[in-house]
Formats: sequence, structure tokens, C-alpha cells
Amino acid sequence: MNTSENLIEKFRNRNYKITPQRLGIFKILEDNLDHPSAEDIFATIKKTYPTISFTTVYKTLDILEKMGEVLKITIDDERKHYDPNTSTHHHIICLGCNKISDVDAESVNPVLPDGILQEFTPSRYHVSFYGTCKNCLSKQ
Amino acid sequence: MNTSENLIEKFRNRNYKITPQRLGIFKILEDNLDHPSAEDIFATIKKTYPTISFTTVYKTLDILEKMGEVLKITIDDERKHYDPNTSTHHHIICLGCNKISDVDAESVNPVLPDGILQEFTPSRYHVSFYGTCKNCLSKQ
DNA sequence: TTGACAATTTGAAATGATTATTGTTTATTA
DNA sequence: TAATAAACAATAATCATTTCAAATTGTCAA
Repeated sequence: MNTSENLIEKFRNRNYKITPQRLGIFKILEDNLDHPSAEDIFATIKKTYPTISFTTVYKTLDILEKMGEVLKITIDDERKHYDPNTSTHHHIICLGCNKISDVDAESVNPVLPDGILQEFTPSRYHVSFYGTCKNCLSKQ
Repeated sequence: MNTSENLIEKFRNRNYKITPQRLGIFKILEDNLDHPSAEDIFATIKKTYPTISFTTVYKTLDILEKMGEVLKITIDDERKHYDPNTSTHHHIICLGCNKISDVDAESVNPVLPDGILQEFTPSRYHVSFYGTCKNCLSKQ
């Protein structure tokens, strides 16, 4: 989980420029546990920079993902979500409202069978839990 | 894993009509371990029914998914894949060529922490492994 | 076996997320 | 403060998937 200062430093090291827009996106991501979509981030930063374009948001998120500073989560059918917590952990999504919460990594201990290990060199894994959140359950 | 006959029976029970197109899709899915995308299925069935439309393929897959007869897999960023094996199991995808293979369920034993269980009622889970397949590894 | 009808198929157009292009603006550094 | 390379905003394009409105067809009762 990076601070904005962290990301500024890392961008500098790679000769990426620090623009107010990028800084704004860093700040939104800092300590963010909400797993925002690109659209969520766009909507939030638009309050500060009303002229920012979607392209800038996607571009910045793309750089961050390639640098390994955010995870792109594919648990939701509809759209991708971004997570600044890049340490191994997992997610549960509500099938009613699509709310995503973190699940600690300790709860899972996957072992790949030999057959797979002969065919693949694994690099990481992610567990998607599906369920219904308290709020959606009460509405049913 | 359903046979075509199985699916015909289940469609009959729900008063869904058995059309040649649908039957063709059932046959493609039967014993299919390739995790085809909608496009893959479309391309295959087009050989038998050259006039079939993409809409029919999506519609049929949608019915099958809602009936619980196929799983829609979201492991691949680019597109969804369909799996006629609906028993709990997991997948590994090659980051090079997007090839997807099955991973037996026994290899994984996730336990949700209490905090999550107070917020969510879980219904299922799926583990996505990411790695590189033998073939792609040799090309690097 | 046929006819009626509702369900299905088709093809075209729409959608929504994401990416590419282009000309303008800006962060950086000398 | 000017030079310049990078990033910006706007717009258009792309791609997977959905929607929609005829035209067609599977099914079942007569």
C-alpha cells in the first residue's frame, strides 16, 4: 500500500512526470480499501479537476498496474476494479450490489497438483468469493 | 458435465425449444475441457450452421448459465470463457497465450475469516492461478 | 399432416468499457 | 525563462456483449 509520496518517488525514478492529475489519482488510491473502478476514480477526481479526461485516468492506472503498484481485479463481470494493496490477499463480492471486500491471504492455502506444475510455471493466484452482503440480504 | 441428451431433457422440462442451433451448441460443450469463449463457440458452430448469429450463441449460453449448466469464467481480462464442468474446481491461465486449464478443487481449502462472515453470506468461490505455460516459457 | 402461435433466430444497431489518435498544453531542466 | 519531451483533453475508434424488431421455425393440438 503506497503513499502518494512513494508513488511520486517511483514515478521520478522512471522519468514519468508528476502532474497534478496524476497526483490527484495517487491521493485517491492512498489507503483506499473500496476497490474503485476506473469510473469511480474518474468521478472522484473530476471534483478537483473538472476538465480531466477518462483517458488520463486509464493511462495512469495502466502505468501503475504495469509498475506493479496497483492490482487490476477481474472479479466483477461488468468492469475492472483497482486495488492499491498489492500484497497477496483475496476478495469477496456481493452478487446483489457488487460491493467488494478484502479477504486475508492466510485463510487460503492452495497447492497445485503435479500435473499442472508440469505444464505451468505459476506466478500468483487470487481467490474470488461470491456471496450476498448483509445489506442486500435484508432487502430480499 | 452434461451430455447433450441431458441438456435437451432439461430444456424440455423448462419448455425451452430444442433448435438445431441449440443442439449444436450443446454438442460443442459436451465434454469440452477447453474453456471456449463465446467467439470460439461461434466459430466452431459456424462450420455446421453458417448462418447462425452471435446473438443466438450468447442467448443460449446465457440460458445455460442461468440454469446453472455452464460456468461463466472471468479469469481472462479480455473476454469471458464458458465451462460445462459446473462442479467446484479452479483454473490456471497462461499469461502468455491465455490458455486455461483446470485445477482440481482438492488443492484448495479456503476459510473465510469471522469478520467477513459477519458481513457476507458466501455461496461459492473460485481460485484463479496465473502463470506461464510450458510452450510460452520455451519461447521466451 | 397441417396450421397456429409463441418462442427463437437473425442481422443490424446500440451499448459500455477501454484504447488510439491528434493537436495543444505543461512539467522539467538547463 | 526558453526548449523540449511528455502528458493533456477531446474525439473517434474498437471490441465484447446486448438489445431490438422483423422473419422464421419448433411444437402441439386438431
